[in-house]
Amino acid sequence: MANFTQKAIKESFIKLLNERPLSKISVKDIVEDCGINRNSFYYHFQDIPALLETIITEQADELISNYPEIDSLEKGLEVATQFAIQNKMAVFHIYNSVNRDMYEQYTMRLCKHVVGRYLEVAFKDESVSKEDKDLAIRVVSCSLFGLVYDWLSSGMNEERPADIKRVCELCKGIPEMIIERSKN
Amino acid sequence: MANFTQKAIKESFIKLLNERPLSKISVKDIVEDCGINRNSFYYHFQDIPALLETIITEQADELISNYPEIDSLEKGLEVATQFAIQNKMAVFHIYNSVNRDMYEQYTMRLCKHVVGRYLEVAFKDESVSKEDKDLAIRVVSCSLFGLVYDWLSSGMNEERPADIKRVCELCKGIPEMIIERSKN
DNA sequence: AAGCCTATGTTCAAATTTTGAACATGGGCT
DNA sequence: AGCCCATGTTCAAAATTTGAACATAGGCTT
Repeated sequence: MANFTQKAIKESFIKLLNERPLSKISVKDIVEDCGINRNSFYYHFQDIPALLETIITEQADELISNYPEIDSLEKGLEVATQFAIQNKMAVFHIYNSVNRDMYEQYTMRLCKHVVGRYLEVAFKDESVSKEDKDLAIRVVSCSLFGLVYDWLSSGMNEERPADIKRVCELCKGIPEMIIERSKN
Repeated sequence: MANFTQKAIKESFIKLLNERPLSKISVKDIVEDCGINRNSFYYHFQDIPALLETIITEQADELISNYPEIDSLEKGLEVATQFAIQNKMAVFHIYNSVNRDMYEQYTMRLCKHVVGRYLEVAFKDESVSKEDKDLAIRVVSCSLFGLVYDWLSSGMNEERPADIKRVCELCKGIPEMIIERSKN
């Protein structure tokens, strides 16, 4: 099926979110913006938080499935930050709302995925225990998450934070470090 | 109601029309492009010619209702040619199809409207017979139409034809001419 | 603090739209 | 002549949208 209505709801919501805070957006606003009945909204989504979660989850899925090349950590971040910058005000309003938790979970999930994919390759030919792999994923993804968190809370400078490159370098060092350690 | 499906059908159709000739576009192509059931197409439109006519008619209506300022003949043409240029290949494919007639009728209708609105103002304070007004509309709109026709059949040069300005000047002279004539 | 206003969610049945399947037709191609 | 494929049509089932009504709760005003 095509589900144009769901799509329209999401688009209206993001549009409004680029205009004003989450707390200032009602179901009525959304349905009026896309010209549908209020019940049609409730048919597709339980409420606004559910809509938001759907959008964020789908966005994460899309980023993950489109995640282009396994060997480029920067590329993954690039794609993710691109969306955030394009919808800067929306992200800002989500981030500065009661739903910050959810957004953080999404960010963390994304980080873990990107990092996991990357480390999978880095560890490919090495015999590293599952524990060490998980540790590496946690360490690297948390440092990435921290970076993004900082970027968001400090106002989302348009420039892709210069740190990112440095942190990526750091990330690349971690697998080697762990491999080395597991040999001893 | 919102009618997202109709909108999607039209968008897909125009998209395809920008890619290839009308004769190479099937109902199947359209429904596959927007991911709906074939019957949903037939629910909304009788067939492809009907769809085309709807699009052209609506486009004309929209141009007419958005027609910004009555006193600017150039502005009206500007808006009209803008759409044509934006959808250059689509217009080209429509124009070079069995449906050329329809498109010409649309063009003529648009010309008459724009000219009519313009002359309405030009004749506002003058006592000119209805016959003379109609004559003026016909003369001016036909010359505009001829201009557009020529523009289309000669390949739709991106530049707004330089003639347009000259023809507009000519058009502006006509009301005066007629007013003058009706005084004698 | 009471009353008012508005958004929220829910429920329901009716209306509309979408879908899948089947069928007959006709044009184009080999 | 026979085949393939797109076209239109029909039909009933499924999904979606709509309008109306209702109870609730929070915010605001007086």
